[in-house]
Amino acid sequence: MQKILIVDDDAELRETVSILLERERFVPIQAVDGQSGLEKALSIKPSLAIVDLRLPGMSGIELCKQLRANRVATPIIVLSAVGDEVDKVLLLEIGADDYVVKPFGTRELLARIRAVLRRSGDEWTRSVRFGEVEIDIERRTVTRESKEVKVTPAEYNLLLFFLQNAERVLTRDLILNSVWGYEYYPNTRTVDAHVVKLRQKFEKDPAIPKHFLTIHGVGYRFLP
Amino acid sequence: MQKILIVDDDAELRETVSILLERERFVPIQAVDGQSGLEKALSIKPSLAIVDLRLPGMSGIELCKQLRANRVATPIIVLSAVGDEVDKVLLLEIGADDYVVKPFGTRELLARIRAVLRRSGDEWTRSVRFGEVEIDIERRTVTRESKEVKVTPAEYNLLLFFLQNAERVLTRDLILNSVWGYEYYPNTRTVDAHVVKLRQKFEKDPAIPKHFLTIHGVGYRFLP
DNA sequence: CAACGATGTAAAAGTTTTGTAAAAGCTCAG
DNA sequence: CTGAGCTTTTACAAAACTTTTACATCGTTG
Repeated sequence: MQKILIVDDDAELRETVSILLERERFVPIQAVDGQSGLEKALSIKPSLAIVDLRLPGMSGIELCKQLRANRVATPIIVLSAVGDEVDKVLLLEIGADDYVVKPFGTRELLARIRAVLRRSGDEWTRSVRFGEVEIDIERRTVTRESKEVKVTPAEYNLLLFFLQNAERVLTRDLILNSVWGYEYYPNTRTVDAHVVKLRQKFEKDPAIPKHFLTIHGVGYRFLP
Repeated sequence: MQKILIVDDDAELRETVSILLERERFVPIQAVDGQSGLEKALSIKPSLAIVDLRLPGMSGIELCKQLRANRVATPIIVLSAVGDEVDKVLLLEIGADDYVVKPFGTRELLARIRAVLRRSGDEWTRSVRFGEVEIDIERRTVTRESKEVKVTPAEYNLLLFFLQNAERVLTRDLILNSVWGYEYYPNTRTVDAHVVKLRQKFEKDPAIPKHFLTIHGVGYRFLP
């Protein structure tokens, strides 16, 4: 779930962008001014912040500086009005990752968002967690209650696929296609066998799974 | 069943487009002006809206804004006359997904429709609701008063079939053919057994059903 | 209003799917 | 070539689901 913070005093713009983001399966979070934007950024830890340069109270520039001062690495896209003298060097200095001039097309904004998220790698791609389990993606290690758990390649891939598709019901075929690849067709029971392994390693009581749920007649569903 | 709303004051154009859509297995719904367009969009929840920019009363732009203000994410294709100064940025800003200049070829319109539907993933096919019950099709989950309800495959399929054929009187044979398939013939009482289950799970008082009605001597009828 | 077919419904019977351990098959370093 | 460590398949028990059954009720009709 990628949360995106929008800091702008223009309610209509916030709403437009929110709807756009929702449609693209992001979770929009709105803030009216710099102060509340900063607070929300610190508490909610969004994957990305979209910040208007002109804000009542704390300016966008000030907000960026504050974020960086608080060691928040959330990537930032700055919005600026047409007339504004945008000093690119300044923007990059304060830690903005990109900027978009208003009025902008939704496609353009989306493209920038995607580009920035991809570049920054997003915390998601560095580590993920659910319950007592933490997956360090860079180091390719999994820990449970701070103790490292050995996972085989197949288990690791399947686990990551579940994480990336949390909440959704996944059929065995979909899982096989996505995790094992399109050409290779093991028996669908292979998936079951690996789910059993994941449960044994990551469920408190593997007999009563809380994370790796069976949807009878359909497939599996992962809940964080 | 993909419903497409056409909002235009030109009756001939509405009719032409409707025939085109019907031929392609869409279900066209017509509206003469912005006001009725808005109402129909809100009540019928089409998969796509085709909106003329120039409309008597509420303009197309106003209609789009109203839709977005009502958090309706239905994708919109805007129609504009040749002479119109079309501000692309404005269109995309108000949430239009594409625009077509009149006069247009049917192939072009169809291609745009398909493209937009594909992009948007069709919001309305992602989740459906009736009363306190919400079905999330992507997640294949059913919730009632925000609590998840477990449904078996047969129940889920039957429920979806009822939703897709709301209001209609459905014979047991039709239901069996549609939900169970043409080759397989269980006893028609099977349908009754499953309707009982649906009532138990989704009716306030299963003894006095409000949604899953019996039409004595004929079959069943679902009301949202 | 009696009689008969249609429906509601719980529970039995039957079927399919899943859990799971263990066997069989692979792969690759040594 | 060999064995350790994975992956995949297999087999059977257990769980979940579907269908049928049986009987109580309901609705319709003469």
